[in-house]
Amino acid sequence: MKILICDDDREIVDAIEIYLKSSGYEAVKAYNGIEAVEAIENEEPHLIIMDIMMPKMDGIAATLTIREKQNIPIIMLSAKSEDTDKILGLQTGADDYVTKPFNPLELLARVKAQLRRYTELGSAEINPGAYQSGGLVVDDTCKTVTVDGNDVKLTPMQYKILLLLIKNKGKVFSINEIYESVWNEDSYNAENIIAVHIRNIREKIEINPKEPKYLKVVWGIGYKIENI
Amino acid sequence: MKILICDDDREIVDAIEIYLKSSGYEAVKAYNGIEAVEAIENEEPHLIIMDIMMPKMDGIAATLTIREKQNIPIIMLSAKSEDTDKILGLQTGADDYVTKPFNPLELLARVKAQLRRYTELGSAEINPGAYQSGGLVVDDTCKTVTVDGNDVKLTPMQYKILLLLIKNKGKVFSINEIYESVWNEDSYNAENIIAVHIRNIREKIEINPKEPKYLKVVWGIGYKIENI
DNA sequence: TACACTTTTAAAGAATTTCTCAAAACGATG
DNA sequence: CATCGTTTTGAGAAATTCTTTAAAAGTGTA
Repeated sequence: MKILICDDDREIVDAIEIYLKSSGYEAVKAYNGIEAVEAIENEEPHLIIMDIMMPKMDGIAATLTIREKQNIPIIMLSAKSEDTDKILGLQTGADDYVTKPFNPLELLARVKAQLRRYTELGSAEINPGAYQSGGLVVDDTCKTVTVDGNDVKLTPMQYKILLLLIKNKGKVFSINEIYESVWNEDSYNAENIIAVHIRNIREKIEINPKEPKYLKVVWGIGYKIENI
Repeated sequence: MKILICDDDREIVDAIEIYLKSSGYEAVKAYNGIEAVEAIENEEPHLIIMDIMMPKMDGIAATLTIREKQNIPIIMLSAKSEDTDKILGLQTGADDYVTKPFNPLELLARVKAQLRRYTELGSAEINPGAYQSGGLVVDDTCKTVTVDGNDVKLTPMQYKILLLLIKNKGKVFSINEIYESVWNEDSYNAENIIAVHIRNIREKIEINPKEPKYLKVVWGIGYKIENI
């Protein structure tokens, strides 16, 4: 796990680095907001520890910039222990707020808690029963399929196949797996049957069926819904 | 959004409830760990605020029980401001730790931050079934191969060979071992076949195929994926 | 039964991959 | 440094896998 530490006080950065490394984390350092934003693009850290008061670009501005594109956990660090500062920091998009001076072990525990949430515990399903990839949405509660907001009518078989694929978007299913999963029978003549269904689904959900954007073939293996 | 408040001090529960409701949250109340665990099953809250010191079942024990099945955010509340207590709480599975007395507005900000992480920002994608060596990643679920983040398209045979090698990175496979493992047949003309495949794989995954970084030959013995 | 629609079958045409063969380059060894 | 066996390389034929079309068979409904 790679962690970006960003503070204009080099002593603090070095101290945090020592603690992180002792727990087996990799550390990347930055000394102002601009460097932090750059480091995120280049190093792709898994978590950011960021001071608020910094030259050039402060932690609040950096957090806003980062949140435009990224969703990685951010722990804010600040000498300001005023509650209003904490509230502002958390509102900006930070996941946690620690005031200086801090116990390094507490910071470490908070780092671990944030990483656990981010990497292990995961997040809630916003709309249970709805699956999405790019502009393609399958809502299994309403049994509707939309592409870029436009309704698409699929036949029952087409729908079942698409649902299986998008429920596991990114995962590749062989023709037999699709057949056995959708038909609940041993596969017979599955190649042809699936091939035709795939084509008909593409006809409906793809802008250009010849160059599918969503429903892709993985040569020699099977089909999948691209994870967009 | 539904939030479970759990504390044996009814005044605190009621106070928090008022603040939460003023921000548009729905509140569910519990007064010890056992009630909390029950409430989670019945009410399915989106976040839990839980005191540590409680009769019957304390907050630590309740958190452990909850985490066996659930991944919803838990904010711990406690009069203990000792750092070791915070660390223990966070280690147990809590996402945040707030010490009493607290500013209700800060608690509210932390509630919002946790809910944002849980429902909006989401989590990192963790990939079971992914194998890696340096910048080379083979994801066997999606059947994808990436080098330094760039997608690489392999043919089925190329993929199977690479998967075998990277699954056992560092281990050397003879040409016959590769053939028999990938083709499930006795080897015939394997030298040539494997050689060509190795070449084609290198062409795709190596920056400079002449000096392979990942897929190395071990003279007179076979091939392996370097363990980086 | 007639109609509209969905599913399956069959098969040709495209596209892609695998294998073969032969020659060149390379590493180890005396 | 000459030789031998191993590995690398290039190009094209053969085999396999997808895509597409079209028609037959099946299903439900008025």
